[in-house]
Amino acid sequence: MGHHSCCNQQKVKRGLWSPEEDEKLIRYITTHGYGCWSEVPEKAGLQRCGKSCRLRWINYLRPDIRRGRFTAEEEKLIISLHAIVGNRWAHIASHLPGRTDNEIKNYWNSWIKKKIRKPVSTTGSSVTTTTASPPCSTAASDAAGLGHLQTPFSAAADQHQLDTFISQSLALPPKLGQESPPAPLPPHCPFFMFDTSVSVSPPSSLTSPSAHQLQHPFLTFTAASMDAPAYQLPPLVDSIGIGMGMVAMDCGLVEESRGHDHRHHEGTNGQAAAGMANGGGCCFGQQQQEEEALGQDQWDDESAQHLLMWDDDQELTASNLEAMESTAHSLLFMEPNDHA
DNA sequence: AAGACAGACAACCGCGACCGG
DNA sequence: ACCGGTCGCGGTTGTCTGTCT
Repeated sequence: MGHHSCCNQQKVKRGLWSPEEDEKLIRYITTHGYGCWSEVPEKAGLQRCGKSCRLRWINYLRPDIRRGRFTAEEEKLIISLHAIVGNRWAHIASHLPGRTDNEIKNYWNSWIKKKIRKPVSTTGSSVTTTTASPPCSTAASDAAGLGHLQTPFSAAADQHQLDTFISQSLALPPKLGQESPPAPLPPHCPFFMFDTSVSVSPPSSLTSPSAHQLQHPFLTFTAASMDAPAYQLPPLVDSIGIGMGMVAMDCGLVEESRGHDHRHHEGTNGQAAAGMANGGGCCFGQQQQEEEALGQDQWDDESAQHLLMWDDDQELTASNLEAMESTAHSLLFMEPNDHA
């Protein structure tokens, strides 16, 4: 394994940082700023590579670092954000002031480890509280290497859009685990899936989406996508109760993972779809129950074929939906409540 | 008390993106 | 357009510490 170009010097030290090194780095950065990290070690008198200095500063020495246990609010936010953006730790960290991506990543991974070692009991109650257990999707999806697949926002999604989503979502009270019926869907919530096995909508009908908005969530999404001012944001994942169906996802990352990111598991569209439906951010109680009822294999083979997906770089217009229905791959839909 | 084990945390590594020459 | 340097990110590994047996 090679090292980074800036770390090739033999004298570069590795391993834990000593208090003296920390002090040198802090002193240098507080007086000079870091500017170019590759120059920092030399100027600060450290026998470290610039990368190591950067990491140390960002993850440990930065004055605004917040240490200590994650609060329940932070925990909840991490879960929600992870359901939205997947393993984009830096992105998640940007919404948690004082927390680093590394910290969040470690926290999440240790959590996942726990979940793998102690699988959630097989009742729908596994989604009762977010602090005691993340949405059923997360551990399973991460374990399957699919945790990054669930996001209604593409990799190129506007940060502002996501921020807006988050701020709106966080205003909603958590509903998970309540015995009361799930909260009603927002009338124009754009992000839903439908199961084509039970709700076949002739693509030709899509030419006038507004006429179907209230009865077909997909059409709502379509209309919203084509009509920016009418765009409405989805509810917080936590607010989506059992039986709600849910949820939208930009699965461009499926392609991404197949295309060039060898770090992620590969799989067929069907596997990806099944993985997402089972374990993606869209997976809530109903899917878990279904998984238990069907068995993993059955779900993979049978249920996945009813999931419709398309490329997110494919323009979403009424005219190309027909082609999507038969060939597409990358967004998937499911009828709300169908699997309840 | 001592060893085994698990969890938490720190750090490293490889890769992709970006940018300037 | 190409290339090399740099930065940032995510995955992984290593180390420390607390708990259990």
